[in-house]
Amino acid sequence: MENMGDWEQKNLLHELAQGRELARQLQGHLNLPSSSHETREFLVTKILTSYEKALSMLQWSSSVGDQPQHTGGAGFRKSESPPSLAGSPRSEDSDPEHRDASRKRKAVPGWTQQVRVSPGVGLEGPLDDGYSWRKYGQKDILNAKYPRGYYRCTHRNVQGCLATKQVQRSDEDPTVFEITYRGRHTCAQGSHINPPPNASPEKQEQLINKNMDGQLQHHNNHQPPQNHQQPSQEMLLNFQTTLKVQTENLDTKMEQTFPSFHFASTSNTEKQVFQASIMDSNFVGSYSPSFVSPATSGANYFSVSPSGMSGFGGNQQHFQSCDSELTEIISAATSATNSPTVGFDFPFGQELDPNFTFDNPGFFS
DNA sequence: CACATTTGACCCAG
DNA sequence: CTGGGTCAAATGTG
Repeated sequence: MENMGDWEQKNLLHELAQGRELARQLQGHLNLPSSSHETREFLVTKILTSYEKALSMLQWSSSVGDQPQHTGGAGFRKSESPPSLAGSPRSEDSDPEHRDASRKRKAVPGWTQQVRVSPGVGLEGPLDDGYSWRKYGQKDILNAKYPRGYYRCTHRNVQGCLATKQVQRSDEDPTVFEITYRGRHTCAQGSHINPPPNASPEKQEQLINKNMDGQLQHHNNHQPPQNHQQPSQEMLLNFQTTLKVQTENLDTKMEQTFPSFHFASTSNTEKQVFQASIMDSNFVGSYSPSFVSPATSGANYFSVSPSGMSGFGGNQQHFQSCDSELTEIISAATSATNSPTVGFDFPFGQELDPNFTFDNPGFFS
């Protein structure tokens, strides 16, 4: 149930409260002539530690990364041949002849985030974002040592969910995975995440490991579909300590991005809404598209093959965004690991706009 | 058997 | 042309 979120929040609150208390103490010490430097420094250290902890607690849960404007802002929306959208993608044109060139390539608006998992720990599948993905390709990238995996939402054909993501492992840092999300989810999934849904991305990870190292083969792909009990809290702790999510922009303009990151970039065409959601699943669940499957009735099976204990891996760091036409919605808990200054004081901690008309993906043309 | 993943071919932008 | 993204047939897996 929701005990999980509560637990985390408690911890977090505790940490913050402690920090506050320490700060107060320090404040007092500042006025006390008798207090020594050491004492003060000690307090400062403690305060910092407290913040550090609190932040990491949030981080493990999610992060943000995004940057609108780049892509020239000139607009990515093309008006060429429409993609497959709602219907079946160029219905199996059994014609080996003219594979109609409708396979246009859309611009790549996307946001990436780097996820780092520390090795050793058995479950390194926190790559999960609460959605179920289906791998549809893998490619070797020039500079990359490891291949890049391409995933798309499992329900693409059913509901026309165009969300996709790419996962690539870092060359030097095998513990780092760069995940690039593209498109929005229009399917219902990350919503009711009480039972931490687990997509399958983690599988991918294992596969990679397997392929690359030839070791590490926990073929625990499928664990009892039920039993989404909560993992021990210790486990969670491990998670937060072992998982580091840091966002970064490909543009290398991090500095730029972060500060301006205040969606100040409100380009006339683009409208963005950021939402800071705490790792509280319930919370997220609330705003999520309670939407009903648009086209086809009834979603598919919902058993998102939870990979067992990773149970609460469901960190809903699903950022959603769309193109200029649509409204970009990015929900993230915290962000920036190193966030130097960053005062991301999201004023909008509330729920998303009720409209949330998940732009039916079907109108791309 | 129904999925999902694998994998080479295909397609497109630069 | 090359690199990168996608498709789809073949193959895996529960």
